[in-house]
Amino acid sequence: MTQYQSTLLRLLDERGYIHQLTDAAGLDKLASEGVVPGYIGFDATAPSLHVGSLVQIMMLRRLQQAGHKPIVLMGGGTTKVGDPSGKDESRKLLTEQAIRDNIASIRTVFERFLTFGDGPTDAVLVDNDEWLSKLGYIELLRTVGPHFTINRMMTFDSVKLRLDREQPLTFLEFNYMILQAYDFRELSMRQGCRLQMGGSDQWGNIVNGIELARRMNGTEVFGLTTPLLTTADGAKMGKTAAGAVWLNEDALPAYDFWQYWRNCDDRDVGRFLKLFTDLPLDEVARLASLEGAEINAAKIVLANEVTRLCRGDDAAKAAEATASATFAGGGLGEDLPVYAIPAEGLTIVDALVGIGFATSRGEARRLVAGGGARLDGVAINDESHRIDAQATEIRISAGKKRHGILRPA
RNA sequence: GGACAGGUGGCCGAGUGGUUAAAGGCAGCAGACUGUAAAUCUGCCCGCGCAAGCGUACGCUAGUUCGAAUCUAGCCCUGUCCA
Repeated sequence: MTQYQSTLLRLLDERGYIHQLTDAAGLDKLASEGVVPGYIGFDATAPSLHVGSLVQIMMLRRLQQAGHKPIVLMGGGTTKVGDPSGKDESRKLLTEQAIRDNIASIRTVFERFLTFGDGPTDAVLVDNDEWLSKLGYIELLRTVGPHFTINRMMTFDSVKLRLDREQPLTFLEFNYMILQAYDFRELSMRQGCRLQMGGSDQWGNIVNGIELARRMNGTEVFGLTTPLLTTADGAKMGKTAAGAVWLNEDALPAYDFWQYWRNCDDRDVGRFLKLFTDLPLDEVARLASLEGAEINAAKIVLANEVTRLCRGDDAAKAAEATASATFAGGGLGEDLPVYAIPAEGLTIVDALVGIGFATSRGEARRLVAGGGARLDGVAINDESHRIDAQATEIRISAGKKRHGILRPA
């Protein structure tokens, strides 16, 4: 990599955030001269972002750490349109109220990663609905339309993907890139924003914004993308069997969040420590070089640090304590899911369903038949096995990793 | 509006009248081996039921048939080309 002068680019570079830059030298110069307001856009399609967005969130954090101003752009307006990037299917449209609620919920997570306020390097959160919803159609066509050619829009991956797969791309979605470009230009005027960051799939959209700002206002702005993050075995970040790994506490308990990181692939440890924690690089290097079973120590550090950032210190400590009691001690931890045994008792199958380890009785039965169900560490092979209400706390397990507590009602 | 091609389980994708709850692959779950890792091997993978079995399911609806994912009609949706 090149030698960057600015703290910002050095920081981003050495921690592995940089995939592409529109003008490395220009941005480097800008960032070493003063405060650069930079933004990343986020969807408001769900009440929580998930781990897949964590790189972008961390990048805003780095921006602030390097003395610049992070702008969180919530796509309240663009969510009404739907980004076709990476989707092979159109999204369902959300109501305005749902979008507003989502934004409020998502904001709580950003408040953990960024310092908000009115100061020059304090983070701000803006919603593009503010300006997008006020746009008149004819006005938009006249001001922005001339700067886009269909020829070029057709070459974008997000468009080509749909066309190649002979899947529908609606005009609504086709307009997404125009709106996103408009956002950049708008933020450059409102907030003096000079930089847009995003995942590598956003490159095209970002470049559009840069051009639009230049053509309409003569402003020079910059773009930076992160590499597409996958786990070592090629899966997208943040997806597990149980669903997405949500950042909001109410969407995913801290213990499960912690476990996600604790269970990461050996090969990912170093990369993740650099991207998702504030640990100094020499410490990261030390942890990542651990071999064999020792690397588990590094995974615990990773889990602790990420959980701490995202969920707070208490949540991280509780999750670690629970994990250590559950796995190392064979005991029980506070954070495990709990299910109350009714007075008349219940079967192992009902208990597995009740605590959420199986989604149907059939699945629970198969789990028992396959030898994956345990009570206090003892495999139960009889699916009609009954659990008494009189008993004290019982540890119930599905497989080696999912554990819970059965407690008399 | 017209011609043609399509719509199958989370995804991809076989299947053109019964033996099809639907091949195969991916993803997922469990077991073995390990280190709460990876790789590998084995089993499972619509719901209810201890079970025999029952109920749902191949875009929707109505038919033909003893019997349909498979045939017919209408409708809806998608793509390609034409207007």
